[in-house]
Amino acid sequence: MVRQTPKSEETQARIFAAALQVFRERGFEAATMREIAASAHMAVGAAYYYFDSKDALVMAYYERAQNELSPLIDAQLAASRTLEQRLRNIIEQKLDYFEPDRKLVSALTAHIDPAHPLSPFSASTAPVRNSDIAFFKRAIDDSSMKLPKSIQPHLPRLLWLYQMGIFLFWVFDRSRNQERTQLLLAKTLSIVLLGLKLAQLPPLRPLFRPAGELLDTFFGEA
Amino acid sequence: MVRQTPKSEETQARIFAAALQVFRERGFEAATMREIAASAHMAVGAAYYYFDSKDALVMAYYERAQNELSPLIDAQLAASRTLEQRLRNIIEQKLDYFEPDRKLVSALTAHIDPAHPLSPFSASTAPVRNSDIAFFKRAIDDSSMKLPKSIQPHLPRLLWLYQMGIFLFWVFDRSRNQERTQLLLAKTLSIVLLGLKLAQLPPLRPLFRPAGELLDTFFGEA
DNA sequence: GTCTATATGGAGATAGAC
DNA sequence: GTCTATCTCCATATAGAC
Repeated sequence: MVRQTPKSEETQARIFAAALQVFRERGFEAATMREIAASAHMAVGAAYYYFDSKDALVMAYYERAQNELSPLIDAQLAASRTLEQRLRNIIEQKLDYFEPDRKLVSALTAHIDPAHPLSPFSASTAPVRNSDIAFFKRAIDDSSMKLPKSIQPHLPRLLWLYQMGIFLFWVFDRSRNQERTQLLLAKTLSIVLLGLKLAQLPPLRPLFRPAGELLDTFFGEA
Repeated sequence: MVRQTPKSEETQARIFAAALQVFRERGFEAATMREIAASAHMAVGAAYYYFDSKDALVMAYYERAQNELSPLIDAQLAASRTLEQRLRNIIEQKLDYFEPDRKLVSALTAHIDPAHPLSPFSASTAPVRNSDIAFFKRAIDDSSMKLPKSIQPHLPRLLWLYQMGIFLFWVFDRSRNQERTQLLLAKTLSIVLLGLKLAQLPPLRPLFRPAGELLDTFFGEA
């Protein structure tokens, strides 16, 4: 990535804008670097001068999305009180934001291999992911949840993972207006909240010890 | 796919074998059709005469695996009684079988988009998937589980999904001898079994009604 | 039917013009 | 530093030899 003179910034922005347009029109796979470059009135090499690869263009989109999404989610957090409201708001805000680009986003989330740079679990997407997880930490910290110590520290990542599941379901949800996702969100959210409430009851705590051990294993070194 | 004369069968087998070898040596991405064809002492076109695409070679591998795995899992089912043993045996048999090809398998499972032919959720992989789900149906049917009607019909697919989660974790598990997966399997399996036992207790059944509705939504039209 | 030779168009790399 | 022209290697398609 280059970012120095005003001229280069303008060129880079032009290529990025052209790429987004072509991605939306053709989808990620069908889009060619030739077409993107042509659409930005450039030679192919110019696009590669600013973006290392086709994937890098997607990464740039991802990062821009996170930057634009942050203040929106901040506002959602400020506007809600209960943990349930907050979780719902974070997730719905995210779905809303990506709604126009559902097709493009599927290119981002089509990879599950943590070794693939575009994977939501990869090292390259770690900054975006961590900023995402931080929202859930804030949602929890301001609430009055008193959970077992074995579970508490894993909760932000666990909720992020839950949100990721909903997000993936939504991306590939072909029902009208993604109605199935709406149902799924409502139903899973109440189950999640019920689980959290149960985990707070002292007599039930022993039941949740294996869950803590499970989380230790799962998040072990990831 | 062609399969007529003995000669063609032999050629097809040679190409398939060469492909497997190259996949194992180079990994799926780095393997080229040129190299596969050369390794089979053929022109590139010959490989395409027998296999429509590079992906088709992976599909062939997937199908052969399912054919070879079926009798092995049958044996595991015959040799075990409790549901817990059966689930563990099915899953461990599967991991054992794919152990030598963990790297190759990651190409198979790296796609999550149901629209991608190689995705475990795609239409093209439906036969393999259904045969897989049938194992779990058999494991349940022969056991004495009496679950709520709202959950019962979804259980094979649900357990398949659980097994898929373990499998994906295993594929990308970089710990020595995939020890983290072994731990995860042990811990999740006992939680799953505990959940199933609780779901059988009449006084707790109301608690599991939302779970049934959730499953209806989730498996709705998939 | 089986297979070879060759063509097409894409991602990405790079030499070098300005 | 910016960008163009061009090159390499790839998956895949196809004409046509046998």
